[in-house]
Amino acid sequence: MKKYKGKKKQVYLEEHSIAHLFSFSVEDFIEVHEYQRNDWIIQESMRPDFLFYVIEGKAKIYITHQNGKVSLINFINANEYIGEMELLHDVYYTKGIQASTKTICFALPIYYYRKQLLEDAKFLRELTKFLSVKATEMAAKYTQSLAFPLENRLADFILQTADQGVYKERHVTVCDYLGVSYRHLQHVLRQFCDKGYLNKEGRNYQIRQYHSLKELAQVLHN
Amino acid sequence: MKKYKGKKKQVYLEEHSIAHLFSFSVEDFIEVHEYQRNDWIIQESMRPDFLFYVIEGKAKIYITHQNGKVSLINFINANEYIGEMELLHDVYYTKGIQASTKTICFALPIYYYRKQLLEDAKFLRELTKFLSVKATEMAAKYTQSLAFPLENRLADFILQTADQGVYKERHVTVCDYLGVSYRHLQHVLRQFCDKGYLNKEGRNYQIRQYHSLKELAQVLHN
DNA sequence: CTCAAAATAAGAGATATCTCCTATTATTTC
DNA sequence: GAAATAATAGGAGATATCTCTTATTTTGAG
Repeated sequence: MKKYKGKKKQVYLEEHSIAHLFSFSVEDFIEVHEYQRNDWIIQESMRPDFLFYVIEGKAKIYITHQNGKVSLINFINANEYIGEMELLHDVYYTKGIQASTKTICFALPIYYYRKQLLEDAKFLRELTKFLSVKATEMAAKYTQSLAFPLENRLADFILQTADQGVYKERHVTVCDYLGVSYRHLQHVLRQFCDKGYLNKEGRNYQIRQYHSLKELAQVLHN
Repeated sequence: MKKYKGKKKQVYLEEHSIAHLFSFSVEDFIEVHEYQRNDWIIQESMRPDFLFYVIEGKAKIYITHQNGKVSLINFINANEYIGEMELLHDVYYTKGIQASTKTICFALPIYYYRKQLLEDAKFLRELTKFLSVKATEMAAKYTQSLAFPLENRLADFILQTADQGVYKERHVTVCDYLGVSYRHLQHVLRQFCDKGYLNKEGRNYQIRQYHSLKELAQVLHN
């Protein structure tokens, strides 16, 4: 992890101003952090000292279960908060947050800002919306995972993450995210290829029958 | 559904005052609603006109999937909000909310109060906490459902809901909640009886080996 | 550039969970 | 209080998903 200082810091603060998120100034103690791919922004079970706001990059929220299984709870993208649970709650089991690309965050020291933040309607309004979306998304994922087999959920995931008709997520990540074994993921991907929905090209998969995947994915959504 | 008026309404408003949740008065347009067991407080996909705050009773949040499966997303208890998603978002797929016991709610007409509510730090702070807990709970349930078989999740549920050592939830409800088939739930309950963890008494189950269930449940939690 | 670690690939067999079916017993409703 | 509806009970067979294993390929650190 690197902390930006001086000129570089100023440039970031100006070009990605977050002043509109608060009704008071957070400039005094704000830091700008840069994390490399695979760096841990927050380690599991270690309470962070900052409320982070992601400016660039992408990160993953992980939890490790007692049976050794690891779940990728969700992805975090630019313009999202990290550490807001700890800001709000004194008692909270902190999840691990790992950068999956180079990630730049603003970091507000909780120690200095907590009190003010919790009294700021502007900040709270946006955080409320952010959390309500999270809660809704998690509820949707939860019920979908119980109501539909991998076939449907994977089709949805492929369509969501494919870039110009090519799906290229890493299997290990996808297993943790969709909560299935590596072996089973392979099995269903193979089926998609056999049925002609996808075409395997090395590590990537070219989408061949968009409509078939769409059909499988559609039943997840209301 | 009944609306309380006059004296009865006044008594409720006084005995269960929610003035501390807001920094302005919501008395002018507030209503007091009573729902019977099995009444729908909100119908799925029908946007409600009120933000509800539950005073007494218990309700269930349902969603119906396109394949006909029904998921019981969560329970709602006293001192929780209903309809907060619709307050926050103009576009939202409304879930069904059904009273599972006689339920009394305060109902704030969104039309009148929305603007003020979204500017009230006191209200927003508590709502933020409420939603953060929801999001965390849903994330936990989601990852647990993927990482552990029914055996563990059911043990946890039994311990959470048993009353004086007796488990007496309806199977149909539990299936929807834990996202498994009726048949499978029966199967695992039977196993618990065969192993001596539970003893079936008519429709109820007496807990016989608390520690065995505890052991199964414990692995879910960090 | 090299070696260790991680990711991919796939077979084989186990098991968790589902679907479909048929009875029996409670609960509601008119 | 009888008839309709919902809940419970369980058999039988299917399938979605997991675990374990072994081999090959790719990636990352020094």
